[in-house]
Amino acid sequence: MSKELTSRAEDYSQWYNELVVKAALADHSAVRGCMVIKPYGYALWENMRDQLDKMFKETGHVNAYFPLFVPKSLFEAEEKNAEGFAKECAVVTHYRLIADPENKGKLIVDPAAKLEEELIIRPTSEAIIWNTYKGWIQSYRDLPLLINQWANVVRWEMRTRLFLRTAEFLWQEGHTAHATKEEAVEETVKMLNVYASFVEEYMAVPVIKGVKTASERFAGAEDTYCIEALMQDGKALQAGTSHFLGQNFAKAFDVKFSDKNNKLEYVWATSWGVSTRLIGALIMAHSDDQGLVMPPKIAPLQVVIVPIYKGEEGKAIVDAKAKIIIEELKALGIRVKYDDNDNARPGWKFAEYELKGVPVRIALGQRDIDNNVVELARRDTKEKKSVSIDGLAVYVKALLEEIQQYIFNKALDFRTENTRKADTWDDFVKLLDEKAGFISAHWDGTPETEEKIKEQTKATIRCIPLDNEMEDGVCILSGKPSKQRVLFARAY
RNA sequence: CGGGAUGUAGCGUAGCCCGGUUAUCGCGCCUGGUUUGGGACCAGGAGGUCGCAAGUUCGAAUCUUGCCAUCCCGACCA
Repeated sequence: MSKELTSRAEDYSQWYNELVVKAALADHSAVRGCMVIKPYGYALWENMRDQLDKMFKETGHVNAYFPLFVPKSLFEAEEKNAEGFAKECAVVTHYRLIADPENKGKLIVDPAAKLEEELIIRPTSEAIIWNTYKGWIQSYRDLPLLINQWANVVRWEMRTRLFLRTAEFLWQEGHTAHATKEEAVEETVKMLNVYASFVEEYMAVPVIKGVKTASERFAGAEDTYCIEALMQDGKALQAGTSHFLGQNFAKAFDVKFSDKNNKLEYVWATSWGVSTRLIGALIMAHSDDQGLVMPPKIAPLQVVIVPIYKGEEGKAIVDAKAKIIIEELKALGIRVKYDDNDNARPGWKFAEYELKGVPVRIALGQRDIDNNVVELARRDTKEKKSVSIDGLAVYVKALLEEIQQYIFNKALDFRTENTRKADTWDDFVKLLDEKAGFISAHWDGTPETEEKIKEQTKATIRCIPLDNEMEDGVCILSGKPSKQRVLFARAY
């Protein structure tokens, strides 16, 4: 089997597609745009999910589960939200199949089983959740309501790519209700910060926190906050969003509460989500021409041990030594695999675990045992060295932290090198074509100019960074005055 | 959804234009043996609805039509 990857320089897109499949993260399925997440990919998602779930709970949220189907009448209640998602909805119209009278062994949709009201397969769950919240909220004492759900959603995308944009994907969606606007805005920002720390600390992907412009905003939101990451090909990827929904959904679903003065008020809402798309971000931010590079904190496997031996007796000696090392590693909470599969030789295994991005590889043979060492290889730097078996687990524990930091720093350096300022239209166009990356530039604040820039360059405003410094300038396209720079990029 | 390309064993492929016996080769897989410090070697073996369906024909991987899926470009995508 050919495991040779197309290089990033040769064809970045093909490199990504091959890598996802060859590293056994996911596969295409029989259904257009839908993927099968394979055990290795799912283990990664589980690690991400577990950590996020912990962080949600630490910030006071609880999990619940709402239905996959949304009755059309509920779906259309919040007009902007419905309009925004309408053209990518899968719709259930019937509930039964019958034998095809003209074609033995085949089934047809039973025309008699047509639903009175169509069911929309959720592209997002605001509608069904706010319809439910109506029954849960009467008093200010019921607030805040802080709920998250882990679910799948379906968006009928025309052009799909594994993890980055699939027709069905896994995600979490938080939906909260608050008594005041201030509290809801605070929640929106709080969850954006949770996302940013998760992505930076666990996935080792640096992100820019910002606010979307009106035209890039979530359908039905008053404000959309986002984290934006830069991929190795210089394109930006929206890695997570947190929305301040105002009272839009409360009004659409008539969710009111009595405040302390017995006055009826509409509640204030937020919603926030990250998806399996984060896996795409992880791959494209760190991996190289040899394969994946997994950040240790969420890597399904942190250490792999490859035994090297001659004959059965030789193997028994190596096995015994490996067993001790494995126990020590496990005692420190390190996820380790001992690959003593006799069908594959060491060289093959080395290449295989590089493809899969396992952060640390330990080779152990008689030669090492004689010297009381192992050969230890880092996936991120490909550096190999001999390390004493005494205190190995402690060494590896520290090394995993070092690797985590190294990967993050590397991605951060890349982003810094590929974030540039443009002060004129010519500079802007030149930078986009030559180097891609983020471009910080002045914009006059109008959707018209934003649209023109997009049409002419395919670059969009990724966000208005939250930590922006105020600075007087003129819009690169219209020449009108501007108070601050915004971040442009071509995006996934 | 529009334009282009592709689909032959688990993977990569030859054959297709110009229809004709048992569909080519490599990797992988199985059995036995020798091996094991960067993708091992020898011998033997198994594995195919040629994407799916209809049509043309004495005969279809090959020609025609429809459908499905994937990739690229575009439109679309909070």
